[in-house]
Amino acid sequence: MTVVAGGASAARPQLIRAINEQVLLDHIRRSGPVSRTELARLSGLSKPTVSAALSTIERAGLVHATGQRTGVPGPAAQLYEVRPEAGFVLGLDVGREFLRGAVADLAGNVRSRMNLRTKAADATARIQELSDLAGTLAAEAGIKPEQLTQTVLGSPGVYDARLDALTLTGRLSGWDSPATLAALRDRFGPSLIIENDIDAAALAERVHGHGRDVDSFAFVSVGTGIGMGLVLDGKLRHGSHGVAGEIGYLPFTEGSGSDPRDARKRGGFDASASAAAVVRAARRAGVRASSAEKVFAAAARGDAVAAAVVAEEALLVAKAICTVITVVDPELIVLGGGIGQAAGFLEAVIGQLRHLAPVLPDVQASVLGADSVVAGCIAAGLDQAWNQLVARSPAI
Amino acid sequence: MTVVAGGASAARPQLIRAINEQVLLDHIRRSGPVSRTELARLSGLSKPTVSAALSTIERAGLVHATGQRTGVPGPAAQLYEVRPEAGFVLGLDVGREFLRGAVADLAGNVRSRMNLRTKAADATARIQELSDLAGTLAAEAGIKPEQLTQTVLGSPGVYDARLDALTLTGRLSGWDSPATLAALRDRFGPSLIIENDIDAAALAERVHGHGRDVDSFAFVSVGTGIGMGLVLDGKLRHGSHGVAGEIGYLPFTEGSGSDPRDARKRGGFDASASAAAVVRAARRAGVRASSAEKVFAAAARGDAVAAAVVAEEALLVAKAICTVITVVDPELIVLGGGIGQAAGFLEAVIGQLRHLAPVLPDVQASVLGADSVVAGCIAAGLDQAWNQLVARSPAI
DNA sequence: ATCGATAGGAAACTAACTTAACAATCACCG
DNA sequence: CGGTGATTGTTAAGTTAGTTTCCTATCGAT
Repeated sequence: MTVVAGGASAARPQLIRAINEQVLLDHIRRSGPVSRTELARLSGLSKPTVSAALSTIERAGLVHATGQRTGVPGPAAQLYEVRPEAGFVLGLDVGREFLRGAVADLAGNVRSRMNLRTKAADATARIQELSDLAGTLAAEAGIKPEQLTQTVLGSPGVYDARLDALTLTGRLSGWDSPATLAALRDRFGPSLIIENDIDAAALAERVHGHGRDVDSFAFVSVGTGIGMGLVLDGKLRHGSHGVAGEIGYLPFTEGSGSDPRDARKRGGFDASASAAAVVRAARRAGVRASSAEKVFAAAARGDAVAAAVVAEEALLVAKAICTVITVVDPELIVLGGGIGQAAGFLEAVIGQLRHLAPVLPDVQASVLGADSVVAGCIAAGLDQAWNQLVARSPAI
Repeated sequence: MTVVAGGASAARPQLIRAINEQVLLDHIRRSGPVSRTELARLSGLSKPTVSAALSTIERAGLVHATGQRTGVPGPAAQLYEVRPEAGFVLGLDVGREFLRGAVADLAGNVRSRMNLRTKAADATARIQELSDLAGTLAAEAGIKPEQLTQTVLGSPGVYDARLDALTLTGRLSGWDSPATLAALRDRFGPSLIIENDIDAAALAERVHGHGRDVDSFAFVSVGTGIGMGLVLDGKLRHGSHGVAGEIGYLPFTEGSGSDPRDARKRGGFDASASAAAVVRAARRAGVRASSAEKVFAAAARGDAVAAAVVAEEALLVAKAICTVITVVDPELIVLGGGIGQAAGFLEAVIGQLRHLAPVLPDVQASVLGADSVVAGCIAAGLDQAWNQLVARSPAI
């Protein structure tokens, strides 16, 4: 977490206190239960300063004393930790087939989690299902819905400020209407944040996956749809219109499975390389397969024609990654999605990339599962909730 | 300019002073001669604080009293301004045909400027020419070479930390040898910064061109070579390996002028869309032209075949820009370079972009000329010199 | 020539942090 | 089983900053 003393504005002594309280909170969040003296060591601040700042944030309800550590010479050290009940975060993931969700406390512990297959046919029914899911999750977590300080919804599409609606929502019918967004806001209140689902997965990757140790990476997801989440300098980049990472719109049209109608609706690269395009390419090549999964399985069994289709897909994905490298040159590329995480696909992509890209960054396949969007939403919500609480805390 | 109180490190009261001194310097740089009272108004600090901080930076030699303002009731106000002689910046631009350079003082006034056609055949001779140019520029500026606090060289290629050399230097023979970099460092001293030439042009665009009012834009240069400078959140992005913006390596190979040898050496898109590729495409189409300029001129005169070649080039460039939009979604795209700034080309590109990109950002043609690389180097050098001086000033 | 506005500084006070010293506590060892 | 030494957290004094309030000197305008 970075503390920025805004643009060209002058600083008061109070700023020091604000920064130091954030630093201490950060250390407590990361290191779990710690004593004042340890905090002094970690932060470099003096013991009296740590005591003073800590008592402020304790009074604000963000941390609390939680036990003593003995075993070493000297008095038992009083340990402090984040007060988990200071806030709760709801993370939701709305997809075409599944709804997923979880509730976590401020310490990041998941209190309840649930996935369900959607039966909704339109946006209204979908919102009702989300609403019911939220209620169930809160109840299971043992809290009242009002205690949710932050709700983050991972959804296909991006927010368009001009229309005040989601756009590019892909296969989710009715989801791009302004009424849908209004209904969501109405139901989930002002704390609702809507994050692109793949961006949320990238955040999960940043917190729990390969992105942990680097501060700039691209999460490239290839599956039913295609997209990317871009983390630069540790921060998710949405772009000026929210479309950063919409690599489905890369102007590639050469794939043999490309469908011109798809190209108009979801972008050239999506039409050439999504799961549906793999199936189309396979059929054109004479492989009978009802899903991309089966094409990959056939290739793995040694079907030469299917293998050629897979190789072609790997080349397309390598080209997309090459594009990302030439534009922003991230430290790491994480491949995700049904196709991206398929066995052997990573190696095939790297093999192609070697011939295309000016440099070869670290490329890894994601190890996170289907819950990653929810996990990313929770992570985003926790950060947001922390900022809210810290900003609201009286000393600052 | 943004003041960042670094990552997870604690703050001391001295930080306040450091921030405020920077804020004051910033205001003085921007507003020219100002009085203490005006600074207090501008910064929001109290008069005593402004006086105290100002006397520190005056003692450090960064600003000086420069006159009085009368005409209003009350005592004459003592005005302060940046002390131009507190530092001098040398900006250099090394290209295959031309060397350009300028010397500016800390206030940003250009004290000397010179362009010359290079006669050098190899790297050693080129460095000698640069060295001579630097000497001449310093003499013309009326300063000794030791007074140059910062030197910035705009050069093709990017720095590769693994090799400790420049790479991807394109058409500049011998320029990618470690010995070249060592010789440059030896000649220009530790203050030397080497910036990719197109990145430098992007910086010029940020300071003097269309990028002034936005904080994220891409400068796309299409000419003899192809490249991009990416400014996100007001800062130039080099990428993890320095190759951010090397869009010559975009994996496009469809252009009719594409040359497979070039594709290996300088990337697929460069081979398809650089000036040389335009000439190749024109010849293949039956237009006799010795340069891209002449192809564009023929198209402007109404030659239908040349016009088709130009239209094809516009489509390629639009695809590259579409790529940039889908990856980072900047607020603005600035088109530069011999082809990018050609009459009517901007409109042709926008026309194509409309059909490709998920959103259409502001797209403009650069209005800066050949000196933009030097201007960008000067701008980068001034910022760097300021940071150095401020960091070195005793109070911080 | 006087009035009122303005520049700049001085004194007193508030907000933070640091160092140094100290009291209290606990493990460990002879 | 009591002394020794390490360790925790606090108190007191001093330093660095910034603010508010008041004051004096100055200059244009009436």
